[in-house]
Amino acid sequence: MIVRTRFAPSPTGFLHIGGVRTALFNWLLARHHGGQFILRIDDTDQQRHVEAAVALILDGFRWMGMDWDEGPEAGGPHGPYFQSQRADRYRKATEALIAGGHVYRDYSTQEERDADRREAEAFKRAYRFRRKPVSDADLARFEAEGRPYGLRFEVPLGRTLVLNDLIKGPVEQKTDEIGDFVIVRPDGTPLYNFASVIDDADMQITHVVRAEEHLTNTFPQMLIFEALGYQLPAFAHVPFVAAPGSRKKLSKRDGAVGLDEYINRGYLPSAMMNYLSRLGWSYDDTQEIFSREELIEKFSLDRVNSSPASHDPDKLFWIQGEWMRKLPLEQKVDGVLPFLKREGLAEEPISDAFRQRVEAVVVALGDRLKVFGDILTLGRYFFTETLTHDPDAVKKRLRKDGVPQLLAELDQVLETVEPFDVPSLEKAIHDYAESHGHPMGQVVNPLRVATTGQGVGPGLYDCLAILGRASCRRRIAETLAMLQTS
RNA sequence: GGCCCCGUCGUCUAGCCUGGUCUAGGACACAUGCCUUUCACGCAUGCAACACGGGUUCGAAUCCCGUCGGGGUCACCA
Repeated sequence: MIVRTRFAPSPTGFLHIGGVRTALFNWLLARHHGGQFILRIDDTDQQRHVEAAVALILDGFRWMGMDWDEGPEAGGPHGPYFQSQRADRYRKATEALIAGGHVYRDYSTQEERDADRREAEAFKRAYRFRRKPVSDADLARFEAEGRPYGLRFEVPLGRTLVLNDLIKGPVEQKTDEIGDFVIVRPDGTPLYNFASVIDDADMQITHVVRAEEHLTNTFPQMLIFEALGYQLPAFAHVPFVAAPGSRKKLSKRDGAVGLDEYINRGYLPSAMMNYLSRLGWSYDDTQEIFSREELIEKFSLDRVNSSPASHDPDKLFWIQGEWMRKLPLEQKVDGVLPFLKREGLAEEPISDAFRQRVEAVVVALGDRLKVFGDILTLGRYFFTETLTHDPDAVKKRLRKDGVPQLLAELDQVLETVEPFDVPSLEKAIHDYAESHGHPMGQVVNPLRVATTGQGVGPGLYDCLAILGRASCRRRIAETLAMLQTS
């Protein structure tokens, strides 16, 4: 049997990382078994801007490196892959259910149902719709009136359904607990529980891996599969993702929950995939870092936790650091460039010299560069001559007796050092400190703040060399002036 | 409220199915120290959990029951 999994997002214009994780588990399962991963768009709601929202989803998947075998753009033999274009299929399935006597026309009104619901609530009972006897006369009248009706599935009573969930284990549900549910609205459009079954059957999905909020939905769906004589796929319900430091479901109010936010900060797809895979899944008691290939090889549903996991931005950040460290220099430069461009800090078009400068900065930054966006916070001063002094650093390193004189003397050192490179700078500044009896920290730190404006950063000699002689001296002069006037 | 799912360090988790090897292991975060021109890295150390209560058993994180807590569902939403 070929494993076929799917992810069926609604085009809401937002890719929740919890959803991305669910998609990842589906993708991983398919790839692990050499099967297929299908993308299907649940757009029965027919909102506007569907196209843009779909594009956002596809971009997110492409960024993550989760390729789909069938779906939008890819096509496939079981299409269309947009629910809005599958009305035909739903109608045929509806006819089959009618022929089989599994559904009935429900002429109830919104008011009647609301009243029943309120009554159930008042008696603290679950609200369950059941078929009410309708006299032939009434039925004839309704039909004559052309009164609108929904189509309801008549749930067979007295049975116990058993779902062997691949994550949750065996789960039982008595059919008496399930109310007759609507599968088609009066306007002919299908509801999720129905459309989803038809789609999964048509597309020959073998494993339905989805959010646990659908666990109870599964029982009505099983009834539809059965009524239509379709083979039941395997189900796996993935626990929800909780907010950081909590057991409550992660929502948009809990900070960064959209995939795009992480993309915009310069996170790596490899890191995001690694992180998301470990959120609710583990391979053994020690391994934290997994490559995409390794995940495909090692992923299995039986090691997915049955309890919720909470989103941990700190851990994501750490994993990101691990992957960033492994990234080849060239790719780091490529990753950083868009951020520089966005802020107008890059030459356009990019010259070889500029690229070399960026490369030098990235090398100097080393492990300090965790996400690509860090280039803007940690390396800004390499790309602008507008010096911004950090007040704390100025107070700590520059507001000291003797500092102006020290900087003036260091300026002399920088004027003459030849060549202006790391070894020479290191030797010259070392010699200066030694000959004047200054501890290195008292020389290096003021000079760092004077030339970069910051108290922290890469090794000082690297900074000076990248900046170049003229820039360093200009900045020292500027700092000296600043110290005098304020 | 009925029904269903879930409950190990702050967080991700191992262990649970197949009770003893668990004075509960690893990782992130945090704290301290070392390294060091700052920061980051690295290294070392530390802090920290079986939700609670019963039961079964020679023995329970592991099995059973209950309580509490969290989540889902009970839509002509998905």
